[in-house]
Amino acid sequence: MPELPEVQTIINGLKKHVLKKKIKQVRVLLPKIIRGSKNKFIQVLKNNNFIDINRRGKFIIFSLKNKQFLIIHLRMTGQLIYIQQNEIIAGGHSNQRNNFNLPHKQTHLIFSFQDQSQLFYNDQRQFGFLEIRGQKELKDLDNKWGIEPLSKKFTLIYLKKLLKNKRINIKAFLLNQKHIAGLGNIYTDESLFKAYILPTRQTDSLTEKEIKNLYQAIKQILKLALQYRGTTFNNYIDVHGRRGNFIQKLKVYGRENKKCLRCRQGIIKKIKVAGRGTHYCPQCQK
DNA sequence: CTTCTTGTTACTGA
DNA sequence: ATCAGTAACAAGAA
Repeated sequence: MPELPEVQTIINGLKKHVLKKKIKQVRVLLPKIIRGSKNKFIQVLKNNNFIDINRRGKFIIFSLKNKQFLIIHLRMTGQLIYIQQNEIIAGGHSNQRNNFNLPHKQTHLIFSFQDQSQLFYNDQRQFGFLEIRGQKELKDLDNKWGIEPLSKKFTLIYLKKLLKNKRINIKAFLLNQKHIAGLGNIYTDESLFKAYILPTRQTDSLTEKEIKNLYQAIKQILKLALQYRGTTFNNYIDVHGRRGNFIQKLKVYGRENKKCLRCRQGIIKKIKVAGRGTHYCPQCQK
């Protein structure tokens, strides 16, 4: 499940390889993953090139010529894999399974560049999408989502303001992209654990101290996860098919029924909060 | 066979 | 107006 650190890791990889390369061909194998007109999609991208690549929440935004933008959301199982011309090896590398045997049955779109390199969009569950937007529609998207948690604008005061007058459980608050953009199920659980806060707590019950802890936890967890190139739990891999390493650092996510690594007393519980599997330590989260 | 999984939207009911 | 809960989307794992 790509969240902010995974999406950013993918973007960092893409920027090293696909910028300014002429797109010679766009093959759409599964039309429904294109939002809007498929013809327009291909027409805009063909012979165009990626001038820049940025992130907004969990969205990847490719800047194209003439103030057009390619928006990609990976949702849960989307992958972008970059393959150089001579990298596709018959038979594939056995330890990487399908990833270097592309395209495979989950490949829904292929960009081919002038230098023979290719970018594959794979998506097991087909929930992700690609879309062409102009500047105004890009602005609409930008306005729709909450603050970037790693930006300078995201201050403690800002978080306090967001929480004020809200009566909702803190997990649902953090998952809502309209408040803070980029957190998903893994990093909300990890952030709340780090801040010693139960996911079921109501936002208006949090003390000043707890909000400060949460603020710092979100920033620290996201930065560390970025350093570790994200978390691979099931499906996530970067543009080279490499797994993220933050799984070593997870303290609660996926650790149900195991002993808490922090207090060494509690047994990590898994419950449903805001419709999502939620992990916490009943001993040290209050 | 059933149940669960995740990101997001849409809907219902309180 | 707000919030909780759930279904939907699809495919695979357990």
